Amino acid sequence: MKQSAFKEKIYTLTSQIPHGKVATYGQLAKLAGSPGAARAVGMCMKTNPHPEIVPCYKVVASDGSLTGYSAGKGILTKKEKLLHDGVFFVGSKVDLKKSQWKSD
DNA sequence: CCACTGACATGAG
DNA sequence: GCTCATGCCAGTG
Repeated sequence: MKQSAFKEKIYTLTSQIPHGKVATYGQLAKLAGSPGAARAVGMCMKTNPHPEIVPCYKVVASDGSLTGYSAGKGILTKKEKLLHDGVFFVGSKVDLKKSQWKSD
């Protein structure tokens, strides 16, 4: 069963996030063609039908806060995955100034 | 088609 | 700086 175009866009974009980088829900929503649909993006992650090709742990909140992720230790596991991916951290948040994904 | 939900974002207190 | 309240969009029932 094929998901809606919006969801596929989100999954594709998330899978395109380079190593050592992360993206915010709002950013993905904007790239998907619907700026402001951050809520919808979060739902796409929750209903993520392709966890192996969609590194949802690379998606964080606008301020770098890790949200959701009920797997393993939850946020803790998500944080460890990002650190293992080469993402910079500041306390318990992602250092967006260094690790936020940009088209550049 | 209507109502509720959800891993967000932004603003005000 | 933190917490509460409102607005946003798309999906699911």
